[in-house]
Amino acid sequence: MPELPEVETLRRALQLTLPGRTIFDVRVGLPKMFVDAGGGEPADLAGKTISGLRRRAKFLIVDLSEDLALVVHLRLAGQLVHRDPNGVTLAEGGHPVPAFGAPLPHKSTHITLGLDDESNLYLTDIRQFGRVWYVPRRGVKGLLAGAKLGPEPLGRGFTAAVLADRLARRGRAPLKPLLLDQSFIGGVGNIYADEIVFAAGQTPSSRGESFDGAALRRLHRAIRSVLHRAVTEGVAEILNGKARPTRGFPKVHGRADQPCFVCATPIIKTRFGGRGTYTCPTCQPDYP
DNA sequence: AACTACTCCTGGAGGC
DNA sequence: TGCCTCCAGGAGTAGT
Repeated sequence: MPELPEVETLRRALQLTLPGRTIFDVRVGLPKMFVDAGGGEPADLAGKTISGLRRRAKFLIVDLSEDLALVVHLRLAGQLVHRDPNGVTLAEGGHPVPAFGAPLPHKSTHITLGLDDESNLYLTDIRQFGRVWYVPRRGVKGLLAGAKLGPEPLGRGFTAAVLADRLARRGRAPLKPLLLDQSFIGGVGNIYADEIVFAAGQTPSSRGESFDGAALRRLHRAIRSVLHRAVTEGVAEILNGKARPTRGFPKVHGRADQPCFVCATPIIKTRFGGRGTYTCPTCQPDYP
């Protein structure tokens, strides 16, 4: 579930509450979710202090003392919630199920970090796809390299020229699967791919080789603005494939049969590249 | 190199 | 209410 904007929003929230806290104990209910990638066993986390949080694409990196780190990927349904000793939420983010207000630990809470101020950081994941790797700091780069991540779309280096260059090499690939390919750009998932394709005035099946300069600049602007707005103005609220648009966002994803915000034509849902795909047949003609 | 299908899982929604 | 099928925001792997 969580894509770049959700993970970045979560990172910013946790950055305000976790740094300086020391891990007191660790409870792992589902062993496969905790991977010893050279850092050690879960019990070895005791006594390590959290120094800060970073993000790369959809990966959240929790830096620890003694040159160690936890690398977290929430995949489809992972959720992190930090609560004080009284159960009051300090920071939260990720998949909205279980509801953020639900009592924790939940039956799907698989990892709990108990911290020195008696607050707890809960990793809950109803589908068990999420992973936490415990790794030496110097190993983070290698771990992420394995994912072959493309550029950060909100990074300074992601210019229209960079996009043009990458598109030139993958120009025959349809646009939506390309946006979802983490080696093309890091961090875009199914929701924001639909939003970007719509904002770019393209269709999921558009091929980059057909783009002129204006189309390319519009796609570049769409990638940056859709993700930037989600980070600064609030992430998408989507539950079970249904959107609850706030401030007109999302514009297409999860809005099947509802009127397009631009032209009032009902949004259609199709399947493209194996993924549920939402488009406006008027704003995005020639599709399907 | 670049497609597709399948896989890892649980749970919510909708049809009957 | 119960049972069934389908679908869900990710990504690695295997086969073509």
